[in-house]
Amino acid sequence: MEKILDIITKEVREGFSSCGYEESYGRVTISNRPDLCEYQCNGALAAAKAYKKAPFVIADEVAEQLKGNKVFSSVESVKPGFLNLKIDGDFLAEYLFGMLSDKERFGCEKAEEKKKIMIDYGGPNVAKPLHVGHLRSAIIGESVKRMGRFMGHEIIGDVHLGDWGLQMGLIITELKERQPGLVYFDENYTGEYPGEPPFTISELEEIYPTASGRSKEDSAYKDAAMEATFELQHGRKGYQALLSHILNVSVSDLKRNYENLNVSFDLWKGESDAQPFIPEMVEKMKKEGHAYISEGALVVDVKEEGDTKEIPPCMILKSDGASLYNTTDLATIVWRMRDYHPDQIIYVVDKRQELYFTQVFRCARKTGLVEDETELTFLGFGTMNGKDGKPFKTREGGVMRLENLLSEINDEMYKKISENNTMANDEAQNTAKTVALSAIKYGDLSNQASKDYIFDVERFTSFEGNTGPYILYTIVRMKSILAKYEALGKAVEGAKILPAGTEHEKALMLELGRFSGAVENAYEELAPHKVCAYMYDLANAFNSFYHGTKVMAEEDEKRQAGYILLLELTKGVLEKCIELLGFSAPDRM
RNA sequence: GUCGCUAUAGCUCAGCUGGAUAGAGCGACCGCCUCCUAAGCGGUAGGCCGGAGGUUCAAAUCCUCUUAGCGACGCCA
Repeated sequence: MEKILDIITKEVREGFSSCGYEESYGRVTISNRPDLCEYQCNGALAAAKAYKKAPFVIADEVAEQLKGNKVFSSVESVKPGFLNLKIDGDFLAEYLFGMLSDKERFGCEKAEEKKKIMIDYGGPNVAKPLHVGHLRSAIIGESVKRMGRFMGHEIIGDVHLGDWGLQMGLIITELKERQPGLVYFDENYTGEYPGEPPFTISELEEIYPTASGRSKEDSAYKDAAMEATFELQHGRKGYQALLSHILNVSVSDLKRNYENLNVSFDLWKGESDAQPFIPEMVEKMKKEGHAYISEGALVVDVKEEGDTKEIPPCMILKSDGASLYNTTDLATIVWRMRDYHPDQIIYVVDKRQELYFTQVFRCARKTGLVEDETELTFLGFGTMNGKDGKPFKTREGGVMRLENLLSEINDEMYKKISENNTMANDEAQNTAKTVALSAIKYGDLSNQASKDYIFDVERFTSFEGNTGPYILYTIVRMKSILAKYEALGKAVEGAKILPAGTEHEKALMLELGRFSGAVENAYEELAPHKVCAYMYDLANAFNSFYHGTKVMAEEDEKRQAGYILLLELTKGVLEKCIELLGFSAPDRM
């Protein structure tokens, strides 16, 4: 469906042009003075100079021209030259009824051009537990993925696992110390390796930090780890068998954790998957003259005209010939182009890596890894801080594991729910989880991604005001009414959404009409917080309506059925919004 | 040092492709449950939109300068 704002804008533009003015002055926005009007156009003010007329004269003319237009219930020209518009009630009701007939999209059109887009988010490391630092990438990336899909794009989410480098050597070395008798360490072993891993996830999570700590103090140990890394990377069978155990154990644990966050990936590729592409890529860069030796390292210049600062060259190989993060990221682009040839790759990464990604992007473009048609986008997010404004830590000052954070909030929520409700224990548990996740995700997504934000557990679990639970509560209220209506055996067949009878109802209807514009704009700007803001406005509008209008007490059957349809639409739109953000609502709370 | 980001109510944040009285939540204060879930609704108080210039009929929003905080700046990821 065409957006309401577009329909109105078209009318006003025609108004301007038939009065002899440039139609571009007919831009309409949502009113910033809801007490005066619903939509406004400030074009007359801007046109005044070009046409050497007083702005209110122009506004008067256009207002006169628009009189009687069926889309508006009133068109007023006000003081300096504002055009104040109110939308016709029947038109609006009709429009919303149209939205309701499409329960999947609620009238939101897909993007004109369908794109294939890869999103790189998550970025967990193998053998290390997820911690709060991974939360934002997962939450924001998941939401961008869902919004993109809703807009009709083909989206491929890739977790981009950190599964390469010294950390693997460290784990192998520590394991060898502990269980030297394992067949993986026997170089002469030629048989099949066991299918069962020689460690559990919790052992693995303990092995890595231990090994990492030892390598810092014991240089012989570190040498051994580097040696093991080298051998692993050069095909030593036993080590590769171990690597796949490490990967399997770790990935299944990661999947479980991401599942708790309602986050999923289409691809579980890692840094190691990029390694085979490195030699050829480096060769090509050298051959084509892009890469050269500087201070011993192989680099590609990425400076460009108009840079306001010195952009250092992109390093391809270290002076010892080893590859590094850049190499892996570039080689990752190679396979992504080869296997998927996306129109865009979006990186959901800590914003501190912005300069680094600028280098990688420029290098990829300059060396022809991607063509002009493929867009590389950096979506940087800020740090999640504690109440003190410093990076989020546990009470003891350590890094907070994601699992612990989740269960802490789940517990709080469970307490709250069992205080207020008499629902069965397992329902309470599930509801607690659902509500807790909404608190976390909404708390994160309602802030602009690029900014640091304060994660205040108390505030997030108190869930008053502008929070995820508030949104869920609003949905639950509607579900409850709809269930009651249905229980009465009433049907809405043949009913229609009626023109608003009250201010609050009109306000709610206007908010509903904003849906597609809000979602479209949020995706365009890769800004999930705009969906949050929209949802919050809609939920507010509904709650005001709710208090003023007793749906179940309404005696006029037609009117009541109209309310029910309005509720269905509101509920549907809110549920669609939370789905786009990656959480869901319970039936009761 | 260079470049970038941030600065809006006591606190946490929206608003930034310029428009009419700068918004919300929390906290404070005052109301509202014989009525569909009070995790709610209505209201009051609280702001030189970091500071100074400029552009404009109109600036929180655009430009310049400035202050403070944070961040990035070739062999980490």
